[in-house]
Amino acid sequence: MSIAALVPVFAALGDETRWSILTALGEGEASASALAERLPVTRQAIAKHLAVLQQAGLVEPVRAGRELRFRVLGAQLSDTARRLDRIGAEWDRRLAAIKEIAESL
Amino acid sequence: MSIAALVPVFAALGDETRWSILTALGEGEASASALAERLPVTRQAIAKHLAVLQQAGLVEPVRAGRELRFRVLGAQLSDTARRLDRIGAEWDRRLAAIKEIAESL
DNA sequence: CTTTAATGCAACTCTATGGTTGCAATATCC
DNA sequence: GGATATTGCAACCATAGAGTTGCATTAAAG
Repeated sequence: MSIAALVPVFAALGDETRWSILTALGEGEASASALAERLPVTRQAIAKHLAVLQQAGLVEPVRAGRELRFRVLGAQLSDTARRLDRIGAEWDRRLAAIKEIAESL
Repeated sequence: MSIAALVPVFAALGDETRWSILTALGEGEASASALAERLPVTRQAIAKHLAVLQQAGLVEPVRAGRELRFRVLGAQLSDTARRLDRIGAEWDRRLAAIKEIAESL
């Protein structure tokens, strides 16, 4: 449950092209070749991005005949969101406590 | 409220050093110089990271005498988390619907 | 007003990575 | 089984960015 495990996920989400891939996959599974037809980058570039996304646990490969489709994993996103929220809340809680103490002096 | 606006935030969160800065700030405001004393990088490197974090709306500068302290903004994190969660849920919802249809054939 | 501690700015290095082209390998479908 | 579509791998280029050192600037504090 360390923050370190989250870093690759955020790094993966910190790229415009990867978001276009993710949102495209959000409408249904697709292969790298299929994605290359509707995005302005080559299939090979997309394949690299998919590898990054898979490493981050954001997508999952699914064999479908002779093509390799990818499915987006919304649950991983929601999971990350929950942890983010907790961290942010903790920061604000702690800083508010410090302010309390400072004002009581 | 587009996804594009989120990308810089994730890019900012996709770096180990910036997370050590953020967690350090989570314990209380601090200046770049102060942070440099407890992290294994130079003050100038930290200053650059703080600029990135400020651009992403994750920290805020606060003048305190002759030093420039930075305060972490947990609310921005929680906000981002809420949006992430909604996106993930939407993906799963849509893919589940597609599966429904496929199975009903 | 002078000392001094803090920040700001600039130039530079090095590596990671997003992107490309080209070709090999695979496996499906007829 | 052979033609063809799809994926996999490798080399390569260019740029962004994480980090450094060095110096200028600013403004408290005495």
